[in-house]
Parts: sequence; structure tokens; C-alpha cells
Amino acid sequence: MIERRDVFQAIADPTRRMIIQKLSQGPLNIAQIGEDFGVSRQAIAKHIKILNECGIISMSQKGREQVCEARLEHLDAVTDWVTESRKLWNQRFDKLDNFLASIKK
Amino acid sequence: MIERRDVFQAIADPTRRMIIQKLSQGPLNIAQIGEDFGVSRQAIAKHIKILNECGIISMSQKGREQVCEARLEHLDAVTDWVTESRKLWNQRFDKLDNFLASIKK
DNA sequence: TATTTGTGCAACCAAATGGTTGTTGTTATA
DNA sequence: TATAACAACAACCATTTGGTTGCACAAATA
Repeated sequence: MIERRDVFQAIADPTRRMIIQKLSQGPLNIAQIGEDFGVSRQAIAKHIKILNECGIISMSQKGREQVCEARLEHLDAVTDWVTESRKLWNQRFDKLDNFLASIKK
Repeated sequence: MIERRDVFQAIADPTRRMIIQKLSQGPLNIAQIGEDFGVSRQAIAKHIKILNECGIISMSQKGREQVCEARLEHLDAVTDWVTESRKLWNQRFDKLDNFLASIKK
């Protein structure tokens, strides 16, 4: 089991998805992010670290505050993969069509 | 930590993503799926179980074989979530525009 | 019939995951 | 200046995860 720290793993956790949705409405500091969730600030900070490491959010220091901002361009990797898989999946029907056509002859 | 068994968690693992891609080209049995990966048949079977449980693949018995087929419609949940997040993220600029407009007055 | 093939089940394991609490440190604020 | 707010670091913990091996069993095949 190699350490996986990619976008797919980042959005696998429901809490992290909530964080992403919250941040997609505007930048917040760590304390603000965790306000409505029932987990400790430290737990949130860990999630933030993961999201930051794979580029989904960016951090900036503002006095004593650590402001987090969503960078949702990085979710492209996910939609790209899904699109690619779907493409192959659709071609599979073409293959079947070809096969049926070849039988008909 | 509640047990999460959803599509997001299903595609978080790279091996499972490879299985999905392989199956998107056509149905295969468990032994065939694991052929090129460097993991045991049992490991593959566990991944298959997870993928089946969240509907990404479907199973059918064919003699002694267990045939797996991709059902990529179920990846909609993923693209939907990404689309929804991106939508909010884009509206954030509108908010800023409104704010700047209100200052101008 | 004997053997190979495809699979299921169970036990086990190391590492990762998601979480906690406690301590320390720095920056605002009363 | 004393105190409150924001956050980093470390240690610890239970559970999950991804993987293994060994054994059993039914269905094809030589």
C-alpha cells in the first residue's frame, strides 16, 4: 500500500467534500471552516493539509489567520478520468455492432 | 468514523480505477481482470465486491464463472458533485462583481 | 475418473485513516 | 499588560484498508 495523496483520495472523505463545498462559496480560515461540523479544529486542520497538498485549496497567511481558498480547477483530473472511462464504455457498443455486422455477412 | 461505501470511496483506490477502466472495454471474469495487475486474485475479488456494492459494476453467474460488467452510469454522482461545487465556485465571482458594483455607486 | 480452472471463505497482518487531547507559540484585543 | 483568539506540533488510539496465505468446493476438461 503506497501512500496515495491524489485528488481522488482527497474527495473520498465526506468531511473533506463538505469543506470543499463550504470553501467554494468563498475563502475562510480554519476555525470558520470547522464551525458547523462536529469535529475538532485539529481534525479539520488535518483535512485542510491533505486538500492543500493535492492543490484543491490554497493557503495564505493573513496576520495570525490562515486563510483557505478553493482551487477547483484541480478537480479536472476527476472529471477527465470519468469522461475517459465513459468514452471507452460507449465504444464497447460499437464493437458489438461491428461484431453483429460481421456475423450478418 | 462511519463506514463509507460510496462511489467516491470506490474510485479513490488506483487499483479499482484500473479495474473500472479495464471493464469499461467489455465484461470479464475475476481471474481475467487481475491478470496484468501485480496483486492476488483474492485482492481483486475484494475490490470487485466493493465496486459491486456501490453499483459501479454488476455481476452475473455463467457456469462456474463470475462475469463482471461496468455500469458507468453510477459515476454520475461524482460528476454531479464536481459540477455543483464548480457552480458555487463560479458564483463567488458574481458576488465579488456585485460588491464592486455597489461600491462604485 | 482425475485434474485443472474459477471461485468463495476465513484468518491474519502492516500500514493508513480519521479522530482525539494536550502543550506551546504568536497575534490581536480589552 | 493581561487575556483571548488562531493555529502548529506531537503523541496517542480505534478502526478501516489493502493486502496476504491456506483451504475448500463446484464446474469444465483431458
